[in-house]
Amino acid sequence: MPLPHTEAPGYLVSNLASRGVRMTRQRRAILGIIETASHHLDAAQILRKAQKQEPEVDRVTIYRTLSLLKRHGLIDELDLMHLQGEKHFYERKTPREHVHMTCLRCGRVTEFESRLFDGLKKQVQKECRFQIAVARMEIGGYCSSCRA
Amino acid sequence: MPLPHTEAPGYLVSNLASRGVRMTRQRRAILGIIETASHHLDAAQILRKAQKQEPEVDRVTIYRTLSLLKRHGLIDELDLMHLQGEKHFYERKTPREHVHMTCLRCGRVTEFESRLFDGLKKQVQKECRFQIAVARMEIGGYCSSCRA
DNA sequence: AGTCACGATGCAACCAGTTGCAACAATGCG
DNA sequence: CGCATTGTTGCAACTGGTTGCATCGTGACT
Ligand SMILES: [Mn+2]
Ligand SMILES: [Mn+2]
Ligand SMILES: [Zn+2]
Ligand SMILES: [Zn+2]
Repeated sequence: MPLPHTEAPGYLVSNLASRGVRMTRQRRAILGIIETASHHLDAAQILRKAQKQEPEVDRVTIYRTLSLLKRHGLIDELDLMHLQGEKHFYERKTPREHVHMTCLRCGRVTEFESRLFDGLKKQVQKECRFQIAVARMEIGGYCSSCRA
Repeated sequence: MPLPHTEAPGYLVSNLASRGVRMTRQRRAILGIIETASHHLDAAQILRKAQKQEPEVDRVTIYRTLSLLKRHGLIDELDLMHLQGEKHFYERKTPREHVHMTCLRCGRVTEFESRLFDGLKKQVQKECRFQIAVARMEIGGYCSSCRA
């Protein structure tokens, strides 16, 4: 699950600041973590990392920052098949949208880009007259090394 | 969000029974509710309905029955964009797989069947050598009556 | 730099979902 | 039809996420 570092550093901070969102120490820390993350992180992981920088951050602030980012369409939220409890995972939104596959045996998460995914979105926009803000496709099953 | 009643009544009970799963009063009630539901239900709604039939059912039993059904691939779990909290919604799995669109303004949920969805699944199976057990596509945005 | 308004934070109380465990009951067998 | 086995249930304790509220601090304007 490699997330390429395509964006300029601090782009989440600048993006939000340019929309008039206030920047606090806590937010800067959280945004930095999400921006430079190399895998899909859950809220607890983000909290732990944030507290290394800003020991006073509360988990409430993590959740509130995550919904801020969701509201602004800057991150995607994933279930990854809720393989370990109900928690959700987060990744910054990139121009390359992709499908997530989670192996129900080994837990490995793989990403896959497809024309058909974009095509399906276009079809929904057109045929259902539905204006898409977020689209998420998640698959559970067995990866090539795990299936019998 | 109309769910057609295609299956024979009691098919969840028979299906599970034939796999050697024990049938209890509580389960019978819960399965009946899911089977005859006309919309996507969340755990709390299922609990309330079940308690009308079997006042003693505990919410734990609802959650355990839901994971049983998920394990056996008999229901699908949906986020519906987590529009109201973190809760999940459930629907019985039908032969007609569909995409779910949730309007972020009015909350309306619509379903859409598409060849491209099946095509995308086939592509994943083939190109990624990934054996699919569950596939879920969820879209958030603005329905035709809500967009400006 | 000093003031201010209002958005953001932390805390505590709350609610939804999970897990451990002892009591219970569905099913199969004598 | 009663008995034993073993899976299922309800309860209580717990964990993860949310909400209300008083306090705090950012960023705008002087
Ligand atoms: Mn979810
Ligand atoms: Mn549906
Ligand atoms: Zn695997
Ligand atoms: Zn709408």
